[in-house]
Amino acid sequence: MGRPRYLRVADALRVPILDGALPPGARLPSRAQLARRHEVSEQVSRNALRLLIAEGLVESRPGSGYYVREVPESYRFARTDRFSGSLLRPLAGEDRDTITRPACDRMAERLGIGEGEPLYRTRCVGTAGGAPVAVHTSWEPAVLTHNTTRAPGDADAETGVLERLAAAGVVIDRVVEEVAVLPLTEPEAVLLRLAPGAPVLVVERTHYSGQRPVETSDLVAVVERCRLSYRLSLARTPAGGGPRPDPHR
Amino acid sequence: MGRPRYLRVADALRVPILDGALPPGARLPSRAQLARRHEVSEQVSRNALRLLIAEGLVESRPGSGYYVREVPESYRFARTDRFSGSLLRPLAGEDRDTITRPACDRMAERLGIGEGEPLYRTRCVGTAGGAPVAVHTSWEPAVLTHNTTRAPGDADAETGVLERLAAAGVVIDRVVEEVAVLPLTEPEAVLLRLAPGAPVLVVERTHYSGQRPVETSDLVAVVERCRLSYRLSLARTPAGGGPRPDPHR
DNA sequence: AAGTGGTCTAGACCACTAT
DNA sequence: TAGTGGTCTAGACCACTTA
Repeated sequence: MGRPRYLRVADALRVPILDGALPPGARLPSRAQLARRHEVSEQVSRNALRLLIAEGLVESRPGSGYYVREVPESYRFARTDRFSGSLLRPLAGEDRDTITRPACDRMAERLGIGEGEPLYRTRCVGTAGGAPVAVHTSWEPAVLTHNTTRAPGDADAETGVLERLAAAGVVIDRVVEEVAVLPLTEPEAVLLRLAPGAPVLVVERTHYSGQRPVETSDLVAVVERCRLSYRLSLARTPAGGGPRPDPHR
Repeated sequence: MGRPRYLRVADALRVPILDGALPPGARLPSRAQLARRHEVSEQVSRNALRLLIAEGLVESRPGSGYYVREVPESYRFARTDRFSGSLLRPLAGEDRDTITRPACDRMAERLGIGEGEPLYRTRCVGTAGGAPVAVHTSWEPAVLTHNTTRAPGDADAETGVLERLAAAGVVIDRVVEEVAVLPLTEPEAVLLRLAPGAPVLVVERTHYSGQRPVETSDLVAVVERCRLSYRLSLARTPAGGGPRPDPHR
């Protein structure tokens, strides 16, 4: 009774899609067919299909029909704790580009330095299947590797931050990552070929050496095609020592 | 010309919302008023408003009107590695609810058990400022704590999985979290009071005891209101042992 | 040429809110 | 009681794909 008809029609399609009876690529009945079959108006079948589209299960091809959506291959960012060399797997198909800029107030705060201090900013675009899927932008105080052969631009693309800075005598022992979904802003929108305002997955990451932040970065990733995969160890230190857990309240 | 009318009506509302001329909480013209003002049918103003709702700019209050959405304070989920008692800070304002169900194929796979084996499913809704912000659903093989006082329903809400299962003799030493942004589906949509299809932040988490998965859960969180905060240690275990400094400070 | 999805019009009923 | 949003019906035209 109370349940709106378009939800019932949507249910009738969602079930076979989710259990595989309607596999990806399969064509759904047309609006008119659905309307006849469920004895509803065409608007009702429209609403049902629109809902399934919004849920990401169905796509429409104008002039052709509604189809079960192919699940897009997703790009997985692997993150782990202490046993990992670099939390961020190097992006494939990258064009790395390093420049020197004075710290803006936001970066000065994230890196705990003075505004205007020189930073290396490194940016690269990750692609998968020809399409850009993520933009990674990293900022690092120039003072750390200035006049060494370990500046961001010197290292080859496969070298992680941890190795590079370790070689420069900076030991990274801690990382903080903030994950959020934010509206896409203009500069990244161009690189990702998306409309500004589209939701994107953002990871703000900061590497620390003791109390001191030594590198910070933003990963801006296309929502539909990216996943983060955290693999974390929870084993207590074998020796009976070990301080009590800090639950970060 | 070609631009559909409902997009033009939506534009006419989006501009004043984004530049603050229509502040959060402001009431928009009703469907009928919009239709008259723009000389379109009421369905067109309906479509325009539905688009703005999907964009997260507007909310509807049935019987009352359409309003510019209040931008909510965000809720932070703290995650850490081995020093944390529970990765997921207990949700505030929770209504915990535990039932016993046979494992569906998806859960059987995640938990590495046979389809149909009994599971405890625990669900709670996290709220902030009165509004639901996340749904956490956890699945755990009943065999682990069956006939003990450590089943999910027995523990008080503040006890984390790690402590509870440890008390039942199951030592969790590893966790894998998959973070993605997915379209919201119907069952969670009701709990979160959101439209199905809205993007939500999803964390699929699995706790392991050695190679064996012992608990898995889905956290479905409202995108605009939730952040994940990972604090991870990268320090190698020092050979000498001794009490380790807390790396999360 | 027929079918399809995208859009649009012009009505309607219901449950709910505001007054 | 009047207004509102949510849903629904029964039509229609257009651009596009398919055969």
